[in-house]
Amino acid sequence: MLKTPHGDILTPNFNPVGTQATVKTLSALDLKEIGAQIVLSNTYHLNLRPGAQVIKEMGGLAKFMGFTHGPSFAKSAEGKPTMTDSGGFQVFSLGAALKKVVMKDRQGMSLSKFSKSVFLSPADTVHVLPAVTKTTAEKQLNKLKAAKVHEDGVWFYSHIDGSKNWFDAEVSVSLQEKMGADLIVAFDDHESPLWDYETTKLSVERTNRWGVASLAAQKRRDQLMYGVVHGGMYEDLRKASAMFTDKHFPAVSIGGSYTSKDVLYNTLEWCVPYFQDDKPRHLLGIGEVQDLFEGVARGIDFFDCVAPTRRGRHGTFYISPQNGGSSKQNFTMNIQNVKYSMDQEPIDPGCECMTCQNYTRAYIHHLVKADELLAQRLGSYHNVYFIVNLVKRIRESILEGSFQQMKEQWLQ
RNA sequence: GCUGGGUUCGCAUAGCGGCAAUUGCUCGUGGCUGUAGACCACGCGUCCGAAAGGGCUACGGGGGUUCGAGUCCCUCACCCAGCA
Repeated sequence: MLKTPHGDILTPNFNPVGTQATVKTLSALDLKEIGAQIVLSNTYHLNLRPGAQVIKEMGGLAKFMGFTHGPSFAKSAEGKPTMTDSGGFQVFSLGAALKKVVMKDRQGMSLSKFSKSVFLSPADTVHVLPAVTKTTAEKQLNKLKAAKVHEDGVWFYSHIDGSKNWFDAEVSVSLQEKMGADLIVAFDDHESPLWDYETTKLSVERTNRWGVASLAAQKRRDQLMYGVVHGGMYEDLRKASAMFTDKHFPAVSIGGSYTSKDVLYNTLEWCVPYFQDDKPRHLLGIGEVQDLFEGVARGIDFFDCVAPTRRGRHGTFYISPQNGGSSKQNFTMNIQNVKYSMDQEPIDPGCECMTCQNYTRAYIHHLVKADELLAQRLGSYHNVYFIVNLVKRIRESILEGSFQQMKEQWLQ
């Protein structure tokens, strides 16, 4: 359990991602109904729009988005727990990963996930592989300018209006203090999984410097700051980073982008032993079903991931093992498939979410094909419910001493 | 009836005599891990093949010119517009 100024959070927990102070398609009421204990939002995005000052004036992130105990306008309304990411990830997604290109295998299908992106090197060189084709997305991205990393911060070009913005530890922390989430994240530099050892090492050192600067910039005492472990796929860098992060921060998180599940799980095994028992550990950006089990098994307390909401909007929905879900397809089904056009079952028979209690696969299949907005909402609702409540059940299984059994049931 | 325009992958479109032929939609399938992305990719005449590739058929019907025709000529059918 983690205590925050706005309430206690039972762990392990999945934090839904609400980048722009909204979990896309879901209302704060939905989130409470689903049982979300906390929402993760993003400093970079919120500062571009509507601006940290607006959020401060509106009573802080939780109240701004109506994520409160009881009705938002009640006099006694208190915000529920929130977290903001530092904007460090955007150093990566709008920088090194900006021009990521999808590679094709011989059949023209995408390669398995984790192995299909190329990234800009620090020298701004695109690693173009022979099989790469120029996509419309890439053409559009070429118009955007990549973020430029300097030793003490980053120049971003806004993806909204192209304006140039400076971000560093002080800027990030002061914005996060203004927005007032309970949990905040130190400003970090994100390595590309394709960088070599030396380049990655320089990046980790940057993260360390920015981390110390983030702590130094912190004025409020009521926000818990996570340091971020980096080091890519290199064991000694990860271990040194884990040690450093644990030494300086009251809470620890693991950042990165992983070329395979094995790399991810190895990373956890390298890092977690260096974390003190009483510190919350957050695995940034991760949250597919298998990863939740493997993460908890390796000592992770918090997860966040855009997969439930993005998948929900794109028509892939989580299903339980008894309905055919397996790690092979990340426990998902694609509602767009023709075979569901006359299917009278709910998405995941046995699921108690609003979507599964009220709508058939056939209906949602139709909504998706017809490009109706309700499809995105019903899908997001189900997916977030599925993941949040899966982790809740994991929590309960730990208390009952049956976690290992549950994990085996799901993963085999 | 005359004159002009038109007929190309389910629909809509592109196509100086030289590659089963463009693009959009639909359709089919796959992907998505701290949200740039209500997005992206691939496929879509037919047959064989895992693939590379190969065979067949095809730009309203028929005929002609040409080494070669969706493209030029003649003719028929149908559609649209204007004039009678």
